[in-house]
Amino acid sequence: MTQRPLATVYTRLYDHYGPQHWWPADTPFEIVVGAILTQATAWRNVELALARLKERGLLEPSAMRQASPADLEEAIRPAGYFRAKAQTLRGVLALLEDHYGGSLDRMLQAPAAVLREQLLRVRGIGPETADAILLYAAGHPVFVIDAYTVRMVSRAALVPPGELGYQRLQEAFHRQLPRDPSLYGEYHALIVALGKDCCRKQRPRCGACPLLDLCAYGQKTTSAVAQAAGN
DNA sequence: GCCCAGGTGGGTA
DNA sequence: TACCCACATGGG
Repeated sequence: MTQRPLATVYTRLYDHYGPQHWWPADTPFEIVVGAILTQATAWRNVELALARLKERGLLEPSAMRQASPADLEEAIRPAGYFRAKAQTLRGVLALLEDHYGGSLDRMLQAPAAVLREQLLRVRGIGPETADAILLYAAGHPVFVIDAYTVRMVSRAALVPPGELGYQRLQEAFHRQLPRDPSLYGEYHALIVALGKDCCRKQRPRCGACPLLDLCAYGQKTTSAVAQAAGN
């Protein structure tokens, strides 16, 4: 193992999967909304919800703010947890209104540490969602840790067991990689690609897979992993 | 029918 | 701190 195993793994993933072109969205607001809707939810279902928001003209801050709670819930229903997520979306709109005069641009230009604290105070936004918004919508060099990341890192023993909590693991990525938002964005997307691709049940092709040592085969895939990532 | 998906927050011991 | 559980929909 090299001195910067997380950097080595990035190269291997990039060589294998190529660029992922994340975050898939037309506007920064769509990134913010998508980051909330995708919590514990397949992206396919998020796309359904985003399409419904677009159809209804609700995929911009002012329109979403004016929508009734029931209409907002109905629009995002396919993404699951729709009542909780609608409340979270309204929480972000309130933050936008209260601190940035309703201007998303101004919010995204705020210092990363300030915005992160403000986002974490919104009910329904935890460290992963806050960091996804900071990275992909605001362009801050903040690494996003998700369940796939914890699974890969623990499976391949890329950091000591005591560093699997969200903050410690994030620090390890920050330490071992150049402080570059595009790199962080690509890396997180590649980890998700690996997580979706790799086997949970052993399949014939697994033996030949060059990424076998990173794959989550044999690991629990449920909230136990996510919990391990909790602070 | 069962398991899982790009989490979060609240409760209990 | 360490687990549990609710939250909800849609696809394999």
